[in-house]
Formats: sequence, C-alpha cells, structure tokens
Amino acid sequence: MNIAATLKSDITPDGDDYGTVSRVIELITDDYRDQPTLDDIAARLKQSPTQLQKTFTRWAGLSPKAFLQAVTLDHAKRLLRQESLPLLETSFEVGLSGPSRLHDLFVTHEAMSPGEWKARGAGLTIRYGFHPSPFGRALVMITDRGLAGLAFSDDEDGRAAFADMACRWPNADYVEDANATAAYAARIFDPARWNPQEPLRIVLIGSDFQVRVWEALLRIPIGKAVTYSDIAGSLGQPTASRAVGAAVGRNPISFVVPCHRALGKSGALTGYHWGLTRKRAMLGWEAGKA
DNA sequence: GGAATCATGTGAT
DNA sequence: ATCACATGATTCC
Repeated sequence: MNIAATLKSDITPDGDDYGTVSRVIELITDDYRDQPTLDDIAARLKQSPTQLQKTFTRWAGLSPKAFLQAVTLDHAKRLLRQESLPLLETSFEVGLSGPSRLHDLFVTHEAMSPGEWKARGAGLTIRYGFHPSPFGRALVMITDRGLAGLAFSDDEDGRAAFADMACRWPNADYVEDANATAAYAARIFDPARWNPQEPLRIVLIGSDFQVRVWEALLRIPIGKAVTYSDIAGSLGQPTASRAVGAAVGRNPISFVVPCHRALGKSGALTGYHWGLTRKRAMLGWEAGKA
C-alpha cells in the first residue's frame, strides 16, 4: 500500500469529511442571525444529526456543538485575549534564518537570500504533489532544502492552486513527484507525528519583510491568535499593520506557517487566501487539538 | 452595528 | 509614480 492511500484512510475514512464540514461552516456563517440549531443544519444537508456527530468526531475529535462554538466571533476574541505580545516579542532574538524550534509543529526554517528571492526561483527545482487533507485537497511543494509551498484546491484537478503557486516563482522547474511529497503531507496533518526531535524543514522564499512577518507567524502556538497590528508591533513598525496583512496574504506555506491565526483587532477573520471557510475550519480543527 | 474616510508600509507595474 | 492590499482608528449615521 502506498503512502498516499494510507493517509487517505487515516484522515478522511469516507473521503470527504471536509466537504461536509465546510458546508456546515458556510450555513452557520450565512445564517448566523437565525442561530440555526444542529437539527436545522442536519436537515439542510439531508443528513441525520447522528451522522453529523460521527463526521465531526472523526474529523476533529470535536462534537458538532463544540465545533459551532469554536467558529463564532466570541471564540476568536478569546483566542486573541491570551497574552499574545510576549509570544511575538522574542522574535527579535531569533533573527533571520538559522534553525530554531518554533510552534507546535516543530519547524526549522531557513530563508532564501535576497538574491535568490529576486531570481524568482531560477535554478530551483520544485517537486510537487496533491494529497488529501483535513482541509480538502492539498498541494505540497518541496525543494531539496525543505518544504517551500502548501496550497489548497477546491476544484477537482487543482489547476488553479498550482497556477497560483507557480506564478510566485515563475523561473523554477516544476516536477510532479507525489511519492516525494506524500511523506510531508502525512506528517503535517497528523498531530501524532509532530515531533520536536525531528522538526519539519521548511524554506521561506520571500522578501526580507515578508520573511520577518512569516517568522512572527511561526511563533503563534496552536490555540492562540494575534492581530495584524500585534505582528507589526513585534517587528518594530507599529503603523505597518496593513503591510503586515499584505505579507501574511502572500504566505506560501499555509497551515504550516499558521497565517490562519492572524485576525483583525475585533476578532473578525478579515481574509484568507484559500477562502475564509477554510480559515474557520482550521481554527475549529485546532480547537479540538489545543 | 455598519458605512465612509483617512493614514499607512510594502511590493508589483 | 501609482496602485492594490487579509488594517485600524475615527466619525458619522
């Protein structure tokens, strides 16, 4: 049995739990004024409440009720409250590049040099593959220095996601190699395999400012969140929150670099490159792990 | 609660 | 130069 098949059976036994979860999220965010009950939602999806219960516990170890609470605005505000600034302040000591242990997924990161960034991927070979994940079909991109890209696709063939990623480093060579990327996907989405002894190697390809923002994101632990202005402050540029937002939006390694843990000051989920529903799903899924 | 408006830093053209 | 932004604060309803 190959690794990709193993992953699929581990994470989504029926193949599409995320499809159900994302529809539930959309229903409760569209109709949040009506406060739909679990029975309402199940009926709208033409499922029984017990089916829905099974899907959620399988997906996140979370009951539907707990999940619904986890994706409300109040919950997002709670994530923000827990002293976020001390977490970010130490990012000054870390500095650019060099290995360091960060965040719950134990990542060591290095940054590409400014020269490499300007080359837009020239001379770089990027191997990629698609794999099932708790948040839909994931596109994993790796270099010999580590994980460089992680994207999500909503369409079946994933062309849009690939084009989105490939235009960031237009001069790189792209080689499909799902056997090489499967091991990364298996580790990233299985908390049981998050291990400080074997940190995940990632490489940040971006401008100096972008890399500093992404490093700040790596310091946010699971179950917490910070605002864009928190990050700006930790960079010593308190008025640059909007620039931070732009840089967060260009994060090439979504989920691993936890850009979903950046929220607006009100606790609102102000945006997400791969769709706000997916951002909500990630925060809800993490509520079951933290 | 919004909606309109302004100051703001970065990156692409 | 100019423009688009995953912001935030202020000032009106």
